[in-house]
Amino acid sequence: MKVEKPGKKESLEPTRSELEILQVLWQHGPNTVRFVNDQLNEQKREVNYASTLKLMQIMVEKGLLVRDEKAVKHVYSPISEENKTKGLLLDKFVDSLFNGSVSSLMVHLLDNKHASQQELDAIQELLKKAKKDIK
Amino acid sequence: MKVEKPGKKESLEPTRSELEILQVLWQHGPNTVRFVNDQLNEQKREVNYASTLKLMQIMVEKGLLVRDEKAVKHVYSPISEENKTKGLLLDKFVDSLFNGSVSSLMVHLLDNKHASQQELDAIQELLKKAKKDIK
DNA sequence: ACTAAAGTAGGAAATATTTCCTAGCATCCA
DNA sequence: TGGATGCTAGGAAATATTTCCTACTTTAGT
Repeated sequence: MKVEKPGKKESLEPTRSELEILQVLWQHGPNTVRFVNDQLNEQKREVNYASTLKLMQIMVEKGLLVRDEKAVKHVYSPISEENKTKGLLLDKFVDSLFNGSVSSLMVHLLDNKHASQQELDAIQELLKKAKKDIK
Repeated sequence: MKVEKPGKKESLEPTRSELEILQVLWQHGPNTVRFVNDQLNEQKREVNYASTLKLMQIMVEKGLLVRDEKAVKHVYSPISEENKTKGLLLDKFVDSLFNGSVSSLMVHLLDNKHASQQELDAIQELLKKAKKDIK
């Protein structure tokens, strides 16, 4: 598979670890390695500071993050806005697992997630709006 | 990160390449390495036969596939049924990117996928059913 | 001022995943 | 029968990703 390697063909596709870091930055805004590392340890799993640092450096090289070095404590920010990245990942996920079929995904989603009444209502509203937008 | 490595903590979580193989088997049913390899080359990307074979052997070891060796041409089947695996992956995806919020996912889905009128109708039906099931 | 703690960095090392190579066996056809 | 083709296998090698180690600088506290 010289031509297209998973996670390599689309060089902007974050690895699993990178995605975890992006999530912290999406949630809390631009931040230092220390902060991200602490959050990961709190919310996800045990991660060594130097590991987090290294990953974030690589993400800068890959064009996923940008680093502000004005202070001694460097502040990292995602380059691409959250919605864009999530959209890309969602696209890929639906294409990958459901052949691009939104309704096919919905079948599984409603089956497995046991969405609450509130969520179903909210989704219904979204649907109405989407249908209106099409017309 | 000694405790939980991406793709390792949940040993049943297929890697990207493995998922491609699973998809072929879901789509066409139990099959030989040759068949899977041809399909991958047709639909996805250039993959060397021996690479596909190796991956499928590993998937057997990981408990993702089972192999019927009665004939010279071994036939591989997924162990876990399609819906279960997709459900797991979907769960993880929604939790991972959308903090488990189905409606949050829907916002992006409807934004990005530009679902057709037909699909929106179909989703609406699914929604009705889901709401009925809750009551 | 000194020391401990905290921040950054490069790169080696480890681990995970995939590709490639070689070899043996089975099948098919001239 | 012999050769070509196809199937399987083990494991080395390559590649991707992550962890770890060491070192330097800065900051903070006594």
